[in-house]
Amino acid sequence: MPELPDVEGFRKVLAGCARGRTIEQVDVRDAGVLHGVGAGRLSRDLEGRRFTELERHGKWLLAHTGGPTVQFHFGMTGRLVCAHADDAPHAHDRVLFTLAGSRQLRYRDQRKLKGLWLAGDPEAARLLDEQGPDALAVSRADFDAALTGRRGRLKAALTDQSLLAGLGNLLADEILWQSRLHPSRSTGSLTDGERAELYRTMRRVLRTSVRAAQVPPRDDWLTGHRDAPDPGAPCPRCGTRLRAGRAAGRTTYWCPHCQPAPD
DNA sequence: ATAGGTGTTTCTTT
DNA sequence: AAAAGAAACACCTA
Repeated sequence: MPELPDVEGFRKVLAGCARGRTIEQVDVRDAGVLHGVGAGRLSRDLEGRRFTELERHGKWLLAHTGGPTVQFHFGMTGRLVCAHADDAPHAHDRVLFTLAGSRQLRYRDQRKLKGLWLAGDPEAARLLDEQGPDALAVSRADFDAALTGRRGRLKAALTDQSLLAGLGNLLADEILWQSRLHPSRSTGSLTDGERAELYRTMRRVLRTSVRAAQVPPRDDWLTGHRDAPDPGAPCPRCGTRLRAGRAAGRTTYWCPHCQPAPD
């Protein structure tokens, strides 16, 4: 599930659950989610420390400790949960951080496509160098700079994390639909006015989604109609049947009337 | 029982 | 050279 709004929600979960509290014990129940570090060193390096700054960039969450930094990526199914240390763990709880005051932060992940990295600050900085500007923080000028000079399709550009960090499949479709731009428009063909509208819409969609800690499946948004049965739900704006297809390697929904096809 | 999913990487093809 | 496409990763649901 996690796109920028979900990860921002996890940042708040981590802050409320763990910030400032001593990490008493790290229990790795499935080492399959650890990358570049084993269970032993993860525990040894974190136990006795506390989480300090909690930084989100795109879909990455970085938890600083004053020593090593824990880098979380949630893949498709990862999440953070705050529980009581005595609560029975969930089947998909892969790593448990027991904190002072009997709280327990849990990395829960069904599919284990990503997980946790442990890095020194220089390495954490290098990770962020490979990411484009955060979609929630990017200025209009940097947004323009990211999109100009691209030759591919618009949806591929919006979901390319090295160009702009944080947008996933749902957000890209929602933003394009609200902007009335077809996912297959070539990025370079946008007028200045269209880019301005795209930027404004992206900010509005992100603001609403961050408040909900997800892309909300609202009836008056495209997202509310993705899982409609075969014939395709009507566009909430004009009633035309929504189309589904493939773009940037992912299932993509759009309204053939509101989002005119290029060519 | 096969397909597909709010993600990314890597390899191959255009 | 850049971009699109397909497969792989792991697991569950329809």
